[in-house]
Formats: sequence, structure tokens, C-alpha cells
Amino acid sequence: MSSNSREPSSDELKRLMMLHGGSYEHYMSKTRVTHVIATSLASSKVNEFKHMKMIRPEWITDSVKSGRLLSYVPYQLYTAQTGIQQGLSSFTSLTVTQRSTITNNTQQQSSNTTASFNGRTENQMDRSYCGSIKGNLAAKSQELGENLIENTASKVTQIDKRNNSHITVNDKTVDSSFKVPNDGEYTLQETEKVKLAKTTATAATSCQSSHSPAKAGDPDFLSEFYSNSRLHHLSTWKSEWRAYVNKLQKQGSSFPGRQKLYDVVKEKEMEVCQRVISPLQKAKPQRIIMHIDMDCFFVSVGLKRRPELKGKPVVVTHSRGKGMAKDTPGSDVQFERRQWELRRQQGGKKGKRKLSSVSDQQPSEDIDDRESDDIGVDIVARQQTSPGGSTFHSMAEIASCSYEARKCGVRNGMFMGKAKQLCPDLVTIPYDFEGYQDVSKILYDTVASYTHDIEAVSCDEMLVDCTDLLTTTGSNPVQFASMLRDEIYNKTGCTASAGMGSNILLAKMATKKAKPNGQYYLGADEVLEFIHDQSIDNIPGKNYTVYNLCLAQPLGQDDMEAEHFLTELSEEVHNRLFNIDMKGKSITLKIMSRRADAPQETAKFMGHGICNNTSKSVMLPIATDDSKIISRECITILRNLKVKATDLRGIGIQVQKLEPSTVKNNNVKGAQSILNFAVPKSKEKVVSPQENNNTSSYSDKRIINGTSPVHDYTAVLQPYDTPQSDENYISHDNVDVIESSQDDHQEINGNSEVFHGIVGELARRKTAKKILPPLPSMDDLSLTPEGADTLTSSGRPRRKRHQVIESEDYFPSPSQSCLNALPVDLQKELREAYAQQTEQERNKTASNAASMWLPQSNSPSKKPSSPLKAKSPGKTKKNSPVFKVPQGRPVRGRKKLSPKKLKFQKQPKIDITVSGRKESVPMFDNKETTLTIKEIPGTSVMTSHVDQPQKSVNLCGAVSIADVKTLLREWLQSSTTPEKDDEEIMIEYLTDLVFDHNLEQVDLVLKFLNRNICKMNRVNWRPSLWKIIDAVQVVVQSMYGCQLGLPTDFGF
DNA sequence: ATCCTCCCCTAC
DNA sequence: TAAGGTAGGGGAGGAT
Ligand SMILES: Nc1ccn([C@H]2C[C@H](O)[C@@H](COP(=O)(O)OP(=O)(O)OP(=O)(O)O)O2)c(=O)n1
Ligand SMILES: [Mg+2]
Ligand SMILES: [Mg+2]
Repeated sequence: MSSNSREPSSDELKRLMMLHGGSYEHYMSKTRVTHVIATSLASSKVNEFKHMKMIRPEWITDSVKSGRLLSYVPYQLYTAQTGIQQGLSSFTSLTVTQRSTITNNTQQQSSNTTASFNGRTENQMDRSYCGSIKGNLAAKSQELGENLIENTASKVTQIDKRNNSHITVNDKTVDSSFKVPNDGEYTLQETEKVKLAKTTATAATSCQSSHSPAKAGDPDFLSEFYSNSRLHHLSTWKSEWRAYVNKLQKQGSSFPGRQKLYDVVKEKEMEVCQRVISPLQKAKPQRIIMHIDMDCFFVSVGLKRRPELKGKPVVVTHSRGKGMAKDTPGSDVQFERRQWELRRQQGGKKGKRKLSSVSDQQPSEDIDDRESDDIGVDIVARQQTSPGGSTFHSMAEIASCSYEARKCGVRNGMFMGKAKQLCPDLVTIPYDFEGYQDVSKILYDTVASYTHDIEAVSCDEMLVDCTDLLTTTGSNPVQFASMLRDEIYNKTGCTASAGMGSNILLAKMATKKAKPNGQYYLGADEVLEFIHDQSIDNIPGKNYTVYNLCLAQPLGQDDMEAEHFLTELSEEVHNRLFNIDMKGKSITLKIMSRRADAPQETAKFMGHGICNNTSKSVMLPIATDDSKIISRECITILRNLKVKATDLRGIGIQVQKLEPSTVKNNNVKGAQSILNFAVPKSKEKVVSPQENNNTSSYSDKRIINGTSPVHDYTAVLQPYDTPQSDENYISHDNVDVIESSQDDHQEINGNSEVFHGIVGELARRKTAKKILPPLPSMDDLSLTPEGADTLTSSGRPRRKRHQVIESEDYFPSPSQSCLNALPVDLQKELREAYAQQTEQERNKTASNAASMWLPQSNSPSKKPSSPLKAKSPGKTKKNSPVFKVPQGRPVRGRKKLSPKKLKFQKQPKIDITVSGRKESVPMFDNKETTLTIKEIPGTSVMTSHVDQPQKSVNLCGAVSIADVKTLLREWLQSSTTPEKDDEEIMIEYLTDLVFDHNLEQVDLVLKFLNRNICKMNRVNWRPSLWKIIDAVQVVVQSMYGCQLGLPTDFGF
């Protein structure tokens, strides 16, 4: 609820809500909050809450008055909210109360309002992605000479579009003759990463502004950050435009622009008295790619409001250009800036090297970099020393600078301080993200009125395959470019430049040459010469990665801080996943930690300073989008990494290996366009023959789902590559559809949320076609599908579990039949997983000998998962008694089931990973090293912090199975009836083991318990045991999608 | 040979 | 103050 909610006071509303089954969250939490109640919201909030239902308070009061839950629709704050938000069936769901994930799914139907800030509804784009064009084109410089010439890079592959006219969004008509560039790649990794940087507490000084919104702890931090982040906007827009273009392509359309172009050409021809050439030109097989890019985009949009600044050196930046950045005590601006420059800006200085000489000079690249760095430092030094003390060095980055500013050497991405240095007259103007988006929209729509063979590159930039366009209109590239640029200018008031060539790379280079408000057509004949003259800097290099974001503030030197932040990030990730109906199996945590030679304080406010990066990933047995699971995994990793809290500068979470979340999924995914070689990786384990139907159907039918949400077509990315047969055509969509099976429907329509997890998911995919031979006897750990017998939706399997247990042949029979219900290949997977599991077990024992030492925690530790704390104190532990951990470290094996082909299909991964702690953060060895900055990356001494091991999951201090057994034995002997407390401790212990992926130990412990209860005839303990088992199964279920299989005689 | 993970890189 | 995000190619090195 927004604090602005006056009307009824927020307290009153809160009371009403509580009274009627809702709940009230004081702070925004995307997972808990279902409706935002407010009378008005700042636009930044609107943006922030755009996925939410924003509703006026009268909704609540009126509902209460009328005694039932009224539709919130008439009460929406902004009708611009796209999508169909379905009403809630009960007031109770007003707010999701933090229960288990499973419950969450039920609500949150919030539509996928993608971008569109204030009411820009058309931006609702579908999810399909176009791939990056640059794929291979970015051939390293050496090959450039050769490769450039052919149009290797740019095969705007196309396939005939089957017109799916149904998604009519615009008034355009279908033109089935158009093509859709598509990508053969299956990679669809939605990733999310955010970093965090902090400054030390010592610098409490720097943060007296306690009201500063920039705190990691602040619930608004993330959204606040994003809404001001130009790079975030750029990224977001890019993917939106890709999706938009993709949608256009699927839609088909008419191209009003072509007529104009055609007319102009006609006219021209008349004048020139019919050159017979143009008809002939049509024969040219030559592909023509045009690259269009707005000139100093942010600036020129900004100047529309400040026309008087035209002609002046203008920059867009957050910095207001006055005042001085505070010189943070512990920081080393010079040092950091130098590092920054080394990293980012290697532009400009390496000057004149020509392509032609590149091949032999290639290796000197590094040196060059360093040289340029030195120059940078030099400047900095001067600046530092500059007399008069008027050193303005803001570290705000310049997003875009006008060409006047460029004359002084100012560049995009440069720090404001340095730019000011280079050009004292610099004028700054603020960001106007909405303005950029508006212009961007016009740009795209303008081009789209000519063709849909577009590849979005950025919000101010795109690639256009003009081949078809030019052919059909009989025009030449120059004519088209002129017309297009004129039109863009007329409509937006901003200028664009265009470059054309036979491939993407050439087109881009041509643009660069054309740049300030010009165009350049690079004909085939000039290519060699052109290239020869190009400075190497003008060649777009290989690609990219990224960096980060951050937050500063002394807030947490304590680990809780970071973990809390992680939780928030997890929610962010969850939302992103949720919005695209995907779940992922792989979670990666990326950590940036202060490099040992870096100062304690970051030079740049909210910067991350100079860091070491570490990343670690875990594979989940089943895909998830649950923020709690994500955060739990991340926290575990973080703890294991043992980064000093004060050195933690950035945190990023990525979720990969996405697959459609089966429940309601009508989205189309993937579909990246490929404008270049679709190099088939051949290889191929033909998709298991049984399910060939996949292979063959590159159908588009799923689109139907756009209108019939009930269906559950599951999009599956096709991993294998295009048969290379026809290089000009990408053979498919790379998105495939598996027919939903009957049970599908019932599951979806009915009690879907009940069936969760691997088996359930699998079953949903396909019906079994074959029955497999019985499983090997698994008296040990085994996983049992829990599909058939329903659970209560609360997820409590209690009842059912008993059934399972009771059935004599529990394992052979029921589970077998469940298994049998699965597709053959999946059965196999399960089997394999099982096999590996046991093998792993073997390994484990083996590695046991390798002796992994862990500290014994002597404290009874209620919470085995201790905050990694223990920093220095932990060190002493080193001397404390240690236990050998039976399940030794190295094991932590992971099963990989059939690799590629199934990649995006449901894949049971029963990964019993042994508690994998260990792992040390590579740290730069600071020890008495005044270590100059010299460090060559590879050289830096990494000291592994092998010491101060992590407190491991333990039962009252017992870690090893032997100790636990001893403890349990004592426990059993101590009395005939268990204490409630004991029960809870056991549950906690076992649960933590599960979280730790140490199912093996869980199994051992349970069996041990069972055995001894029987042996000692402790009848009274049985209910406790059941209870414990139930509790554990719930957790296992939620994490693995199935339950532990336990011997049939359990508990008897 | 082929994967996967962890990294780096760079265009916007 | 500043808002250093992000997709995706590619390489090294380990596991299989
Ligand atoms: N380091 C960078 C580079 C770019 N941008 C933003 C601002 C730019 O206006 C926009 C487009 O980037 P371009 O590379 O196209 O640069 P400009 O459009 O500003 O200038 P040019 O005329 O060279 O295209 O992206 C940014 O925020 N930070
Ligand atoms: Mg531009
Ligand atoms: Mg651009």
C-alpha cells in the first residue's frame, strides 16, 4: 500500500483488510503484495508497480460495504494497465500470505505488462526473442580481411511465414509473403543480475544522509535504481524491440512506406529517362543490409526541449555539472578511475592502426591497452594536481554527448569529471527516458512501414535487410536511406544516420563513417579499399558481457544485510521469470568482492570499485521460479564463498536453463533471428526416435494459445541445429510444441497445483508409450513419484505417505506404475539418475577417505545454517575438534541427464548433491604486498581461504553420520517417549540437510532412526517418526518434485 | 568429441 | 553523490 493512500487512512484500510481476510504490507514486496492501494502514485512508482494491480482505496471500502469482493477493475488507478487481470475469487487472496510457493501460484495472475510506462500499451510485446545478429560476424580482426568481403555475417535467413493473422494488434493486414528471421539457437537464457556495492561502515561519515534512498536495505532500492539506470533501460528496450519486431513479423503486415518509395523511384526514373537498369538490378543476388542509428540519441531527444542548446557541447548525465563529488576518505579515485578506463574506455587512443596490418600485430593488443591506460592516468594526474582546487570530478557517466562535445574528446560513457576537464563549457541535460522511448517507437514504426526484415539492435539503432524491399520497389539503397532518414527526422526532430553494405559488419562500419547525420552506401567494389582504411577501432569487436550495478552505503557489514539483499534480488528474478512464464534449473550467484589491493572505499558513489568476481552455480533438480528457493540457494552459495561482508561489492543472480512453466504457458519463446551462418553443429543424437514428432513439427500453432489460454501447449526449444542444406534459410522456428495430452488438461484445469515437481511435470508432458522393466531393487534412497495420490494442496503428504508406506510392494508397484506413466525417455532419465545417485553414494564413501575436515560446532545450534559470520572467531575453530565428514566433499557430483536434446524439455534431474561447501573465494593476496596495480590478471596471487570452514548442517553439533547416529542412539535410549522439542530439532536438522542437497544423509538418518525404533521397540516414537518424515517429505517434494522413497516397512 | 561451468568481453 | 545492466559469443579447463 502506498503511503499516499489517504482517504480512508491507511490504518483504517489496514484494519479493514485484516478484518476481511486480507493482509497489509507496509513495504512493497512483489511476492506478497497482490494489490497496490493508493490514490495517486508518482510516476516512478507507477513504473515500479507496473506489474501490480494499482487500485484506489474505495475498492476496499466499497467491497466491505457491499459485503462482497467487488471487481477491482472499476477502481484501477490507471487503466493503462494492460492485460486481463482476472478477478479474485475470494477476498482472502487479496494478499498472498507468505506460504509455500505452491500456494503462490494460484494467484498473481497479473498480466505480463512488459514495458510501457504510462499507458503505452502497444508495447505489450510477446516473448519471442530475436537473436543477436552479430553472432559470428564479429570475426576477429585477423579473419576480417577475408571474411568481411563475403557476406558471411549476414544471412538474414528467412523462412516463409505462414501467416498467423490472428493476433491482430494493429490495423495492418497480413502479407504472407514476408519472412521471419529466426534463429536456430536454443539458448534462451533469461538472466538477471544485479550487483551491489558497499562501502565500509567506517565510512559512516559518508553516509550521514540516513534518509538517502540508496540503501540496499531499502525495499525501494532496486526499483529506484533501475528506474534511473540508463543501461537497464537500454537493455530492457532492446529486448522489447526485439520482441516487437518479432511480433510484427509473425503478424504480417502491409507496408505503406513502400508505395512512397516506389513513387519516388518512378519519378526519378522518368527524369533520367528510364534507365533500364533497375529492372535488372532485381537480379542482383547481393544482399543489402542497412544499419540505422540515431545521432547522439539521448542528446538529440533531450535537445528537443532545449533547442537553444543546439550547437553547444551537450551531454546527458545524472550529474548536474556543478558541485564536486565528495572525496571519500578511504577511496582512491585515481586508482579506480584508472582501472575503469582500462576496462571501459580503451577507445580513441590506439589510433591509427589499419586493418591491413592487423593480422601480424594482433598480439600487441594488450600492450596497446596499457599504453592508453597510461595516457588516461596522465590526465587524471594532471587533474589531481590542478591548481585552484577546483577539481570537479564527478564520476557520473555520460550517456550521450553531442558532436560538438565530441570534438573536445568527450565520449559516451565517459565520466563527467573527465569530460568537464576536456571541455569546460559542457552543458548537461537530464535524462528523459520516456522521450527516448517515444522517439524509439517512431523510429521502429517508421522503418516497419517499409519492411519487417528488421533486427533490433538498440533503442536507437537497428539493422534492416533491404534486399527484398529494394527489389520490390526497384529502388536503390541510397534512395531508401534518404527517404527513411527524412521521414525519421520529420517525425521525431532527431537525425539518424545510415550505413549500407552487404553484411552487417560493413553496414555498421558504413554508419560510423556516415555518422553525423549522413548516410553511406558501401558498394561491393569499394569494400576492400574501405576496409583497408578503417582504423581497427571502427570494427565492432567481439562481444560482450557486462557489468553491474550497485549500491553503496555502509549498511551492512553484516551478513544479514547481504542476505536480505539477496532475498530482494531473488524476488526480482522471480518476477522476471514469472512474467515470462518460465522456470529455471540453474541458479548462478555472481559475487563481486573488493580486490585486495583496492581501497576499502569505492571511489565512485554507489560504485563497486575494483573487484574480483566469482560466480558459482547450482543445478536444481527441478526448474523453479520460486524466490524462496532461489534466495536460499544463493544464500547458501554466498555463505560458502565466505566473502567478507565488508568486501562484498556486488551480487548478481542468474537463473538459467529455462523451461516453460507448465502451468498456463502460452508463450512463444526463443526465436532469435539469425542473420548469419546457421552453422549446424550437426551432432545430434537424433531426438529420441520415440518423440520425433517434435523434431518435425516446427509448427506455429502455439500462437493459437494466444487466444485460448486454456491450452497448455508447451513450447520446447529445439536444441539441434538447422540442417545446413540451404544456407539461406533457417529451417525453423526453433520453437516447438508438444501436444498437450489429455491428462494435461485435467491437470491444468483441475487441481494442477497439487501436482508439483518432477514427476508431475513429466507426466504432463506426454503420456507413456511404453512400459519399462521394473526398477532395480532400490532399498536405499530412491525417489518416488508422488503423482497419483493426491496431496492436500497444502502440500502435506501425510496421509498419502502412509498409503505409500503401507503398500507392501510400495516400491516395485506404485512407483513403478507412476514411472510407467512417464514417457520412456524420461523413465530412462529417472533410472539413470537413480543409478548415478547410487554411484555417487559409492563415491562419497570413497572420498570419505580423502578426509574432508569440518569444524565441529559444539553448540547445539538450533540453526544449523549459521550465518557465515564467524569471520574471525571462526578462525579459532580451526583448532577445535573436527569431524570427518563421511559424505566427503568432492562428491557433489551432479547428474547430467541426456544433454542436449532434452535441454528444454522437462528433465528430471535428481541430483543428490552432497553438501557442497568448500569453495573459496579467490582473493588477491594482500599480505604485505604493496602490490602495485601492476598485477596481470593471471598473475595475481590467489589465496584460497581454505580455512575457516563453514558451519555445516548438524544435529546438536553432530555432523558426521557416525556422530549423528550416536546422538540418536542416546536419544532413543533416554526415554520411551520423545520430546516435542526433539522432534522439532530433528525436523530442522533433516530439513537443513535437504536444503543442503544431502539427501543421502537424510536417508541414512531416517533409516537409522527407523531401524532403532523397531529394534528398541519404541512404539511411542513412531508417530514422531512419521511426523518427521512427513515434514521432510514436504521439503523434498518442494525441492525435487518428488519424495524420498523409503523402505516399505518404515515405521513398523 | 562434446558437454558444462566459470569466466571475460563488448555493444548498446 | 549516482543509479556500473544485460545478452550472447567465445575461451579455458574440467568431466565424461
Ligand atoms: N556507454 C553508453 C553508450 C550509449 N548509451 C546510450 C546513450 C546513447 O544516446 C544511446 C545510443 O548509443 P549510441 O552508441 O548510438 O550513441 P549515440 O546515439 O549517443 O551517438 P552516435 O551518434 O555515435 O550514435 O545509448 C549509454 O547510455 N551509455
Ligand atoms: Mg546512436
Ligand atoms: Mg546506437
